Amino acid sequence: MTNPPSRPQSWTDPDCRGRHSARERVALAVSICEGRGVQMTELRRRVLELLWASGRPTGAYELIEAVKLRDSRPVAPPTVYRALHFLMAQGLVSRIESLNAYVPCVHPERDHDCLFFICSGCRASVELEDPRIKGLLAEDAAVLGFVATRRMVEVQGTCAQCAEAGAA
Amino acid sequence: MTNPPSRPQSWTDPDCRGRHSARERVALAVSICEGRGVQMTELRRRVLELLWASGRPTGAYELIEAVKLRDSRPVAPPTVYRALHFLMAQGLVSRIESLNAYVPCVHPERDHDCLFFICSGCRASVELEDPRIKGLLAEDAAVLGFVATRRMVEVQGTCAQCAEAGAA
DNA sequence: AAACAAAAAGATATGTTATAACGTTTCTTA
DNA sequence: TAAGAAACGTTATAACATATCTTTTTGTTT
Repeated sequence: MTNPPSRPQSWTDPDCRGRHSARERVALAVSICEGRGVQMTELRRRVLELLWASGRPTGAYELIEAVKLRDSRPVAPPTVYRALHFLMAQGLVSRIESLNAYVPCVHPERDHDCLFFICSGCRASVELEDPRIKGLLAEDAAVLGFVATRRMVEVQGTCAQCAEAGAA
Repeated sequence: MTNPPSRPQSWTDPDCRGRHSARERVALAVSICEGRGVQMTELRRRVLELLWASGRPTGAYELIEAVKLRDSRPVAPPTVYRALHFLMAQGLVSRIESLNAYVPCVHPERDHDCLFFICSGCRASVELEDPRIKGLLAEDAAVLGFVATRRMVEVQGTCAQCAEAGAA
């Protein structure tokens, strides 16, 4: 799980002035779990920490390697997948379908539908909320008589920095 | 590649009155390829036909089995994947990321961004266009200075028929 | 038609992502 | 402390996708 070149971590919500330190976000996740009476175990916290540390969408097998490195012990795929399922169920992590990769949620305390902008250059992603899109999807669903349970909106392209740098 | 229970094929664009017969759609695809000077080979046409015949999003390995059955000969994964890549490049097929599956495009003659509603009950999908969503995504991208190249919008849930039938 | 080049397809192996199935540990609580 | 639940470990395998190299087909040029 190599880190990206030194540039701001790009899943910072542009609406947010403050940076979200990994420590701060993990602490928030812990308190959310306490409030819900669910267990933020050592492994689950480790996976969440590693996702925050990674700085970009991270695959499950990268996380397996990262846990091995960090804790000097082997971890099998189901172990990490279970942790990811838990974190997703708690709204602390999202899966990016088009990358088969996982990102920590910037605002787990808000109930939100994520919208991801994914840069092909630096491989970072930006998480956004846009209630208008949720509204249009609800409208279209209503026309079809479709009851929506999960929305995935992922836009691939080139972020401002990479565009400026002339990268792909 | 078992067909779904007898119900209308659900990727019919609701804006369209007419049904899209597989024959008609494949013929359209052939003429599009002719017009572009690219080769709609036997294999590529077969894969497209099978996708239309399937009636729901279909995995690459299901297609491999289907080609074997139909043509009584073994087909290796790269063969089918190459055909799928070609068909996607020509806008004749779309990939549904959240299912790792492929669907034929209802309106390959129009340049469109697809929006998929995917039923967890019958596993069918409905393809829709909504330029307003494309517009909002463009707006959000502009705010980020992000240059979009591909948009994926996938909504999972329950279609009208399955909801009525009380299915999941 | 022969030679050539380019495109497509075949064949083998392997890489990548995810889960099934079953056993063990740990913690709670009655 | 026995029973039960939740988390985690372990092994195997399923499901999805591509790299690489070879052969065949097809279209073009001489």
